[in-house]
Amino acid sequence: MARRSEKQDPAQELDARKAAILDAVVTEHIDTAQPVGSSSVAASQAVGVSPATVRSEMVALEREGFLSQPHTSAGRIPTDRGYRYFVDHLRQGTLGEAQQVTVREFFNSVHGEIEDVLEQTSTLLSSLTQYTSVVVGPSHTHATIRSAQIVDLGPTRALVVAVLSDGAVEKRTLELDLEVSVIDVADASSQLNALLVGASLDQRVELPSREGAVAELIRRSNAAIFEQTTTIDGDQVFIGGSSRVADAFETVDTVRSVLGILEQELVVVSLLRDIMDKGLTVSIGSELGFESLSACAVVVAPVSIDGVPAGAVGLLGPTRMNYPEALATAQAVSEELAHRFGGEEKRRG
Amino acid sequence: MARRSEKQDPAQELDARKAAILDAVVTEHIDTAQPVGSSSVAASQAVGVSPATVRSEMVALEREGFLSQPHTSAGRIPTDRGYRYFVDHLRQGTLGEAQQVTVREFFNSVHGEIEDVLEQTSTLLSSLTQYTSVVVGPSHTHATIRSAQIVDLGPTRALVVAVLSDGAVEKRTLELDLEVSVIDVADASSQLNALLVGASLDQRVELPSREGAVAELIRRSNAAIFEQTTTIDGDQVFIGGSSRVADAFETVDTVRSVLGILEQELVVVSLLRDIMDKGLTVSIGSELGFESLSACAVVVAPVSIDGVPAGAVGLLGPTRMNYPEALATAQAVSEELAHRFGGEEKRRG
DNA sequence: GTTGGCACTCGGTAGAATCGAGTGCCAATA
DNA sequence: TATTGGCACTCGATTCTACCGAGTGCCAAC
Repeated sequence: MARRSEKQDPAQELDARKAAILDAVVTEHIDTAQPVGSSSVAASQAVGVSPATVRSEMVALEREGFLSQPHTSAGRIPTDRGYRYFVDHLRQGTLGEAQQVTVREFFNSVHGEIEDVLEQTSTLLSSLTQYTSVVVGPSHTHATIRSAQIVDLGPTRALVVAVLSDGAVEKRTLELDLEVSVIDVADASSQLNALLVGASLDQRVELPSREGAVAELIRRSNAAIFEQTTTIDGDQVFIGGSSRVADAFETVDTVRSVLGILEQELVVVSLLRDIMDKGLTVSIGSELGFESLSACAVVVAPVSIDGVPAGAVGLLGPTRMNYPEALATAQAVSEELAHRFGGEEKRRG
Repeated sequence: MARRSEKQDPAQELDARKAAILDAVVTEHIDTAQPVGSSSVAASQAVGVSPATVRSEMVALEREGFLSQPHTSAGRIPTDRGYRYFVDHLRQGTLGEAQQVTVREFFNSVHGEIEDVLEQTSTLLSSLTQYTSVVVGPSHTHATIRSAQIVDLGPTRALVVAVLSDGAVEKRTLELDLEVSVIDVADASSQLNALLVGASLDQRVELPSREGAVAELIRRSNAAIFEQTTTIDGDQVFIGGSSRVADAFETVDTVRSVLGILEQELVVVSLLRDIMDKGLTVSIGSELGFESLSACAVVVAPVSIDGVPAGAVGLLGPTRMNYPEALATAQAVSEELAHRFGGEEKRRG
């Protein structure tokens, strides 16, 4: 019946008319949240055929998996695949004038610790888009150690503190098996500092192999610092506007399960880290790989420093989210963030 | 018509039968979430009168503001005032055996940084009770400074880092007006450390009044540390199980507004700080002072160190929350936390 | 290939009937 | 005089029906 196989070819291109119809359905559904009927599609400028024709095309689009019908006598809604096609064929939009100004003003006026900047950025993202936002701070892989010290906290307890070139401070408590004197701690601290200052976190520092309590303390401190700075759960994650999850979905059940995922910061981070290497990306419904997120879409823009993705900003909304706006916002904000951090890197040499 | 004024006396005591009826209504409503009728109250052991009698008492209780009727032909539900009476006359319950074990095991096995402990505690609280939990970390007011240093981050930038006796590390970036040499920074750092080590955060340290870049750097660093450690937004707040908000309320609207409050950590902290000075406390609906929280109740147990409330644990649920369980859990956990921190204080001297 | 026409489907809404939990009132009662 | 059983009444919830209309699939005509 068909001239060529149209079934589920993953890289399938649609002819112009089908594409226009799909586009119209997606656009209107995003706007109204209602199933879209053939007549309103036919009314759209870009299509220019009668409802009957639209209907027959819709049947095809449904067969090919781009659209679905909630029930027999209803209009169509896009499937994940439909959204996917829509997103893949979106031409790059730009952020609205007002939003651009807001973003620029924000980054001109925001100041303080990295953490504060990132946290406020997540709030900005969320208030710009009305979606929940996720900001993952830059990892420390390219940072160097500016200072390392061991602070005595009691007879069998010490705190290792490292200051990194990106302004981050990492700490780790050490529980010691046997008592170490205050003098030994001070000794170990200055030796550790001498060994580590200037060291990059990319590679471990070779320690001179020596015996004794002080050397042991140095060894453990060194290990603690590297462990602390390189484990994924040391990452900074900021979630903004989680209350907007309640706006995005109809049922309390969906809200609960989405919030449940957001609670697990580790999951969120690894999700974003997985996606962000691909550049500015959209993940839709089942593509996310979480049952609980099947009603969601996520827009992720990596924050690249010196061309390497180091952090990311993300927007989480319903699959019928406003992709053009979300993409433009995420990209604009990620660029500003990259600019700020890149700039700092340079300034700090 | 009444023998004595029964209207809205704030400290009003109810006679035994009214109290028993109110108690039965609250208990059953908490259990079923449904309006409670006279017959099921009459069936309760503690009452022992006919439904007709219960009804006439209920009319009185409603007139006095303890109960209300959703509509004419429905049972009664407690008002905030009804819950208040219930809570005020609750005799101290104890935690279930299983929960006690869970709590004890948790505190025996948990380790690591304070922040991690507090965060995991909030998860524990939430999974024990099925309510959203809030944990506010101990303030630093009684801590002393163990180490203070200034780390050079670039020509016009320095980072002040202070390690406190409670294991916390506070930092603050300084933007400098003019360039300061690496040597000056090192000089300032060691002077600052000498001045501040051992200092308590209760009171500011007197600085010798001197002139020059180094002295200025020391002054600013000192100010930064005290500001950082004493402002309320430096407090650590951990919220656990925010997804459970979605279970606690019927409507998405309520869920959204409650989440909206939880997002504002500053609001949450000041709310808890206000309440916690009163000891183990319940705040119900309008008592919380937030329109958005009028459907909520909060149980707060202060975490006292040396008799002074330093932090707090809280449980947030619907007004029909299980108060006995929530109170017992919050208290048990707060005691364990106090024990741990008190213990650490001692160990650290 | 496109289109207008048309019968058909089916969710949503509105109205009527019914059910029943629970009330308020009152006269009988201990 | 406080308590109680009896009873009429209220009103939300549920069920059923009818019906509307948006939208479809199909088909013959263009």
